[in-house]
Amino acid sequence: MKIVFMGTPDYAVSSLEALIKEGHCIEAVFAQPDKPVGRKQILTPPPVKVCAEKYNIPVFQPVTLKDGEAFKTLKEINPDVIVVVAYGKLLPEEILNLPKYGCVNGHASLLPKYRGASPIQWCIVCGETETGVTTMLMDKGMDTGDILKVSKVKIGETETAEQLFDRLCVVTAELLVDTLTGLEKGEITPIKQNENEATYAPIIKKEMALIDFNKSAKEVFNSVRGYYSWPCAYFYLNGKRIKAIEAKIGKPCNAEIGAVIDAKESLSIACGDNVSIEFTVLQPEGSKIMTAKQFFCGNKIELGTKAGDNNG
RNA sequence: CGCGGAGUGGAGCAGUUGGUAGCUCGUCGGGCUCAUAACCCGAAGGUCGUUGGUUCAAGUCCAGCCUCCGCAA
Repeated sequence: MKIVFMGTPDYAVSSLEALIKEGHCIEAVFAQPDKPVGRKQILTPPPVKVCAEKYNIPVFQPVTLKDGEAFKTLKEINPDVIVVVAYGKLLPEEILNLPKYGCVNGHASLLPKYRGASPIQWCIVCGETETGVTTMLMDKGMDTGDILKVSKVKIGETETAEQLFDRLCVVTAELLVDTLTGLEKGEITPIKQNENEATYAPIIKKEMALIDFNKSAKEVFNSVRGYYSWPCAYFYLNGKRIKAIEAKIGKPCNAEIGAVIDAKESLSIACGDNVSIEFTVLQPEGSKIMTAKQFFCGNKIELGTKAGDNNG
């Protein structure tokens, strides 16, 4: 099929490559404009752009799709289908209606659950045991289009968002290939989403990853793995901001919420349900990632010290 | 020149008003113990990121450079 691919981050690269290898003709790739990255703010092209250039596919990086320019470009290309994976922009209706087979999106959740920008992180933070990938025919809403195909995936009990990302991008690639094949053969019947079951996974903000020790140890644990490796769950201890890289659920305890109850093998802190959370790998501000043991070598933490939610 | 922290024995950190280095852990040897990741005794291991400057004397002050990291993106 004649395809236009829209995507931006690493996550979308596997899908683009899978479509290429499947023999589809990628006429053009759309990606977000290059953005400054890192401490030195070096202008960096998005991974999908880099990949597309490798295959000599023309790349477009419009700031907006709404000014009609993108539509003109697309109309000239006249693709059979537009495939969208983690592009980061909403498509105007004129574009949605342009391709013969419509616009197909691969979304990393079991729709209608976790619509929105960060489904992978949220399903772990919320403690789900199962998620998956859904392909759908895009409409003007946010992930509200009719469902084409679904692939379910179990979430490991200690799996991090980063690990799940790596697995789901492969699943997404496979499911998109299947979906396009099915569409071409007319074997897929789009299914409307059940609006009553819809939930949203809003874009992750830094502050959301601040640990609230009033929550249960399990919930804290879920946020540690759900927010890994960005932005990383964090808390404050003795005025220092500390990222929780790895943790495990500890033991029942009877201490003040937020109090340090062990500082030897791991940094154990009492949570709201009287169970401790044991931080085993940490990263204090300004330092590299280190094990809790290494952390204790240079930082004496008194038992009973309160881990807080601010630096005061 | 976006803001800021940091580079000290294998690891994480101290090092006060400048006078050649300490702590915790680890390592090695020995001891205690039924045993131990526990405890006791002892040992090894550092030209203090790099270059230059000030000084009788610099890890400790000044300047440049390299590297790492937090924030911000």
